[in-house]
Amino acid sequence: MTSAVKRSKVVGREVRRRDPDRARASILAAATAEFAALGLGGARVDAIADQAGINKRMLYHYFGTKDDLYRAVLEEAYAAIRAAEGEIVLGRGSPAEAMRELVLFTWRYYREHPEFLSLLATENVNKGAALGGSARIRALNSPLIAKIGSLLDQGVAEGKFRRGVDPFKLYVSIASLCFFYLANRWTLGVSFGRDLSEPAEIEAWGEHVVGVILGYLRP
Amino acid sequence: MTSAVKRSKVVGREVRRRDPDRARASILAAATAEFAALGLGGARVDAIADQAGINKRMLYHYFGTKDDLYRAVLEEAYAAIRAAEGEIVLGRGSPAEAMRELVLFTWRYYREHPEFLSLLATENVNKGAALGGSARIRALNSPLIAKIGSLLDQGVAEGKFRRGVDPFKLYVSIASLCFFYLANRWTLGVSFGRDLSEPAEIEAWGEHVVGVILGYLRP
DNA sequence: CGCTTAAGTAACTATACAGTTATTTATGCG
DNA sequence: CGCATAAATAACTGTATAGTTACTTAAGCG
Repeated sequence: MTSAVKRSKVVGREVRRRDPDRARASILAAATAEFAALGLGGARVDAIADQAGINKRMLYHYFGTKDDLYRAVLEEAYAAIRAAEGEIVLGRGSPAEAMRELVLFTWRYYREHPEFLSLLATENVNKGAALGGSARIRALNSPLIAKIGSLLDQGVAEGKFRRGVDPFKLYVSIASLCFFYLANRWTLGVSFGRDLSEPAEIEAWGEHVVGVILGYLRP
Repeated sequence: MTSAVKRSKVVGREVRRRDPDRARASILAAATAEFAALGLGGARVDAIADQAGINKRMLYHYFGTKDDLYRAVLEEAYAAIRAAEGEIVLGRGSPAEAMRELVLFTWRYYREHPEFLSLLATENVNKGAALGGSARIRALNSPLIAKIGSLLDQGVAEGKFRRGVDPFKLYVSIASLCFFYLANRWTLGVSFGRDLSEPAEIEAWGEHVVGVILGYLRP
């Protein structure tokens, strides 16, 4: 060993560095992956700490208990999707074209964030117990509901959409059709002997969802 | 063919009685509830044995490991829904009326078997790993696909349904719309400040699904 | 500089957990 | 009856797990 002169910044050697923001972020990222892959009960705090490259003590320091960390992961995942939803700007085409964009936005977001789908599934197996205690979530309404509402009004005014469709129900319908295929494709694939993760199948399902929604909306 | 008369020979005294069928059944029932409530990782073998009122050793005797028991639970749940699907007899009304019955069957089955929905969600978080190894599941095709297929043909022939709809896609669409609402109503409820477990809301969603499917199928 | 505070570490603890051992007892069959 | 076998039990084992303790070290500030 070389001399342990640790007086000032010893550049040549590994020096313990402090970086709270990075530590928090890397714990959250590791926890998201762990909870998404194994569920609440299956996730291991030690595995999260290892994966994050931090000492387990710091995880407790920053986040409290395992349940607190789980809630933080859910809150972050919700904040992220709501932020993305807030940024959609629909093109200036017809209502049908805008609706198509909106459906494909949801489809793309779900495809690109499988961990969000898994967390959602896990938290619902848990009957929403963790999120129920989160005021932060209750404050985050989806910007999509309002966008869908005005799109529906516009479509009805132009005689392109049927009357009387509830924006919330339409939002949940779009989410249903996008979520179910992606989240449950493993059991669907086993049951029906098809590989639903094939890019061509995935592409086709997105178009199918557009077709179902626009078909339903016809006057 | 077994099950001769169970002669419990004694009376006032606590006698250890043997009943393999009952033991197996009660283990499966307890395991179904436990896995559905807590997921694969969260389920506890001791809790299942307690709940079933049997000694843990017997659980291992009948089912092997925890994973084996989990697979048995999934297989039974699948066998049950396939059996129910096989028994539907659609009325003699129009194709639209028959399709409505078919949608409402799915809706009712999901409502009455929340544990099936939770198991499905859990197994998909698990990426279908347990079911992937089950030849028994692969052999169980859904009888609904064929029924939907002939219904679609009939509707097209009568000029009531649009052409070119894939029965598998329609089946998955119906399942999506029914599953998502029920399985994810906890987080939906928190996010949107609505109690989606209200009987009136549940009733309305079933009708909405019928409306979406029939709306889409219009020529 | 020196001191306070927050960031960091290793090792520990008490309990929970999946799976096993050793043993006992009921039951069907010759 | 007597015996082989399957059903049942309690107590146990080695490890994993969430959470903690006791301590060290970097950074910011007067």
